[in-house]
Amino acid sequence: MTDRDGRRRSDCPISFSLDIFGDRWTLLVLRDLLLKRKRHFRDFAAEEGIATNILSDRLRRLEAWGILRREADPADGRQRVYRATDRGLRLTRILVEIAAWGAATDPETGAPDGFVESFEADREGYVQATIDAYRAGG
Amino acid sequence: MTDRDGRRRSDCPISFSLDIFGDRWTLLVLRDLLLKRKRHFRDFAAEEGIATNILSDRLRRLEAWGILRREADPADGRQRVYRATDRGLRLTRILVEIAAWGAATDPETGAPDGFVESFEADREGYVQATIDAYRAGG
DNA sequence: GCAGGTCGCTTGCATTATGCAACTCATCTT
DNA sequence: AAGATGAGTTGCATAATGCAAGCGACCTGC
Repeated sequence: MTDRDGRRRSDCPISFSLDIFGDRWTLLVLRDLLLKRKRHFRDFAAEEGIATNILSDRLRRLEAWGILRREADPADGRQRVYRATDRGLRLTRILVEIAAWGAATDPETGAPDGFVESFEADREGYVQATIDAYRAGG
Repeated sequence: MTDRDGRRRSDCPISFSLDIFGDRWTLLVLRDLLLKRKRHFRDFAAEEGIATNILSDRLRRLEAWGILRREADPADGRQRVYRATDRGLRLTRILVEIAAWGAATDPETGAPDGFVESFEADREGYVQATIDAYRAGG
């Protein structure tokens, strides 16, 4: 993340990216958003024990960075709906690459059988299909 | 990272990966290792103000995870040489994807002109060339 | 061969972030 | 109207990080 004044640490694009999602939780929130298609606060909160104060903070930051949008749920006034922006959807590729590395590195992870092979056989197709599925699941 | 007992947080491959490099510094160390071709402690330490105690800890963890190797420098007994393993080299793709997202998201970053375009035109070639260059630069 | 510098760390302590449990407040459901 | 539910916030304990200083092994120049 940026320092307390919001200044970036350097002009490196990797450093810039990590100022946004280089922490223990943000990418897990994005995984839930983009890959698991979660959209309500309680769904994110149910994942792997992220504390609600941290989740609240991360969602706020991601909204501030234009990676997701928080909207009122017309069906239920208590609920908010979190949806990825285009900028956020462009993180899909990073997430699946991280998943593929993890699955390839440790076969004990719960990735579906053959995930690494099929992903590596057609990265572009896999990423595009994931993004399309997100957009379709409106 | 894993919890204090070294147990993983879940069986998700993304969570597994983030247990290894999901923190503020590890990916920057890997950027220096894989993309900037740094190999000595002092070179990493010079980057963006990482504290030496943190750097020492991250290098130790990365070695424990089999992502890099620490070897004695035959030319100078004080120095250690840090080199990526094959497992570490497979992180190259993630790093350049993160760089591309950062550069595409914020044009203010110091990425070379045309980096995003040329990378997106031939991801495979770019990644492979980067890995080959690392291996060649023995 | 020894004085001084370099290198790769470690240590101690202040500051910051995270984790946990409890609590609030608006809205929905019956 | 009386719960229940959803989305957070608050307060405090614990853990991670940041900073400055120090330390021992090793090299370099004289």
